[in-house]
Order: sequence, then C-alpha cells, then structure tokens
Amino acid sequence: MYASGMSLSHALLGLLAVEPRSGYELTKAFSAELGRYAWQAGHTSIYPELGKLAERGLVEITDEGARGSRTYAVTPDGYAELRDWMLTPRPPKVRNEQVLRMFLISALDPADGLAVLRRIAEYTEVEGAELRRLMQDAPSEIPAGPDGFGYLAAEYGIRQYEAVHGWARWAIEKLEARADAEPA
Amino acid sequence: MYASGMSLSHALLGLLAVEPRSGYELTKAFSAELGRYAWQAGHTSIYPELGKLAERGLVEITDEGARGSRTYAVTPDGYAELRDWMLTPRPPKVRNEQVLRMFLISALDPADGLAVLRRIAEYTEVEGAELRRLMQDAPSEIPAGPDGFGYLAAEYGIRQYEAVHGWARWAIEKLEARADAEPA
DNA sequence: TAATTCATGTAAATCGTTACATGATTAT
DNA sequence: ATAATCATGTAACGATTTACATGAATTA
Repeated sequence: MYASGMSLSHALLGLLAVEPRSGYELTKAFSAELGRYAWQAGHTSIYPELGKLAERGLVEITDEGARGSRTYAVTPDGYAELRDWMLTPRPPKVRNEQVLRMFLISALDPADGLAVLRRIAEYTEVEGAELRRLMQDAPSEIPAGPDGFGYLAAEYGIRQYEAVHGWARWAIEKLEARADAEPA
Repeated sequence: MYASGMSLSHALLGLLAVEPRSGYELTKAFSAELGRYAWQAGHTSIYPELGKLAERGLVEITDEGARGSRTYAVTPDGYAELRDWMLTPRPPKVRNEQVLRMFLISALDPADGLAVLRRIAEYTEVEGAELRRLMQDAPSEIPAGPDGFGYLAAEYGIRQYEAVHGWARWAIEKLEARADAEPA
C-alpha cells in the first residue's frame, strides 16, 4: 500500500501519537530537532498530508480553536499503521547533504578538504556543547509523555555530534600526515 | 542559481572529480557506501542529470566505450561549482527514515519501543563489526586517488554505528528503568 | 496602530521513484 | 544457447519546494 517516499505521513502519525497537535504545531516540531536530524518538512507539505491522512481515517480532528486552528489526533487505525511501520524493517533510505560533503572531501584538493574538515570539527563542537548544556538541566530519567521525545532526540544529537567531531579530527590528522609525506 | 534540492548534481560532480566514470559506474557508487550513509540515487535520475550537467558545461564526455558506454569527467567549471558548494555553508537538509524511527520511539508503548531499540542495537553492532573488519586490512594512511574516498567513508560508518549503538543501549537502559518504576 | 506571531491554504515547478523498455557483451 | 551482467534510456506518477496568498489575534 505504501510507496517508499512516504515517510512524512509516518512522521506526522508519530508526532500525533505522542500528543495531538495542529498543523501549525507540527510544523514547528519539524523545524526543531526532528527536522534537524531526522526529517524535514514545511507547512506546505504538512497541511495537504494531514488532509490525506484524515481522508484515510488515520487521523481525526478533535478540536477547533481560534484563528481556524484544528487539532488532529491519531485514530486506532493510525496507530496500527505507525506501529507496523516502526516494527517492520525496511531498506534504509538516506539523503543528507552534510554527510555528502564529508564523503566528497577527497574530491577536493587537500587544502580545500582541510578547510571543510576544520569547519565540520568546529561546528560539531559548538553544537554538541550547546546540546550537552541543555541536557544537564534535564531529569535523569526519560520523562513520561510528550517530553520523552525531546529527551531521546537530544541525547542522540549529542552522540551524533561527538562521533562526527571525532571523525573530523581523525580525518584532519590523516590528511595533514599525507600533506607532510607528499609535499606539493 | 542552484535551488536547494539539487544535491544529486553535486554528488555526481564530486564522484567525477575523484575519477571520470560512466553513468553505470556512478550508479554502482550510489549503491555502495555513498548511498548507504550520504545520498541515494538510482540510474533513472543519474542519466538525465548527467545530460543536464553536460548541457551546462560542468561535465563532458571524455570517452565512449563498448555497449554505448560514455565516460564523463568534470570540466574546470564543474570543479569550481563543486568547490563552491563544498566550501559555502548552507542550512543542512536531512531525510533519514532510520533516524526518524529512532525519534518516534517514544510514540510507541514501551514494549514496542524496546523492541525497536533492541533491533537497532543489534544491527548497528553487526554492521559496525563488519566495517571494522574491512578497515583492519586497509592501510594506515589515506590512499591517494580514488581509494581515499572509501577510506574516509568507512571510518565515518564505523564511528556512526558505534554512536548509534551506544545511544540505543543508553535508551534501552532508560526505558527499562522507567518500566520498572511504573509497572503497567 | 503597527508589527509580529498565529494559522491555514493553493499553484507551478522541480525532483525522485517505479515501472517499462531495449540491446550488447560476457560467462556458463 | 542461456543467463547474467553491462549499459542506457523514457514515461507516469508521486513527493517536495518555492512562490504566492489570506486573514485573525496578540504584543509593543
């Protein structure tokens, strides 16, 4: 039933399964951690997709508030669809510009490659430190309800930045060693 | 000039900057590490994109071989475009189903969430071990030329798997602690 | 009252995937 | 001979982005 480009629908089902929200609030979620590490989407794809999910009975409008806002929640069918997608392994599909740049570093001449690596090492350090600072004030257990989401995500981000930072430093060392060995 | 969904063109420029190749060989590169961690693409998008890059003078055909195969190489303009893309920071765009699943774990009930996490912990261990085994036979310096590419990529993959594995084990512990604290 | 934020939408263009299609060369 | 691999392409459909558009409620 599902073609494979359709993860937006599952992202929406997942967010709504955590907590009912409006299209506007969903849009904000995508511009936070979710969009940063996992899946990005703008309101122009979110609103039509909510309509399709509602047509298929996977979400429903549970509340209408000020300024025409509509709160959506997952239906039992929607939760079943989400659960199936989460538990069924599928061949992973990836599209990450940042990682693409890392892979293409060896296509540049060494000086340019080093410049790119140094920038990566720097921003991963800055961003990682910021996330770590945020997590210090957080509780030591996964919060129940909606906040558990951000908790898992933040820790993922920290470890992600640390890994990329370590890799960049490793690559810089390797590249510098090669530059020393074969001088231009 | 460039709209932002256009990283395929830069992936192609990068691969061709490392080494001239045919569309068929480029397609194979995308089904290896590149497609696994950074950017996936099939031959049906690669061939038309090569045509467009050639029209714009960023790549050129340098050889035609058996079975109608055409070898492409980057032109100086193409290298300039690649360099600019590599060195100019842009807001990152991410789309990764695997990571999306990780983020949505707290949307499932704890038993399902644990099942997903355990699968993640397992496959990251298996895949990481396999890559590490491959890297043991590799030289201790970045190989010059085309092989440098795979070297950087493999090390990236190893660190990536380790990071996700560590995160999954951390999350499993946290979830189990919560399950103990608030029994159903 | 002016600016900002909240809140939703449509249309055109671009991009990507799936399905379909063809034929040459090499290995068994 | 047959199967597998090499090598390229097109067309239809689906997904995504960019640009355009509107208006209500809140804050300064």
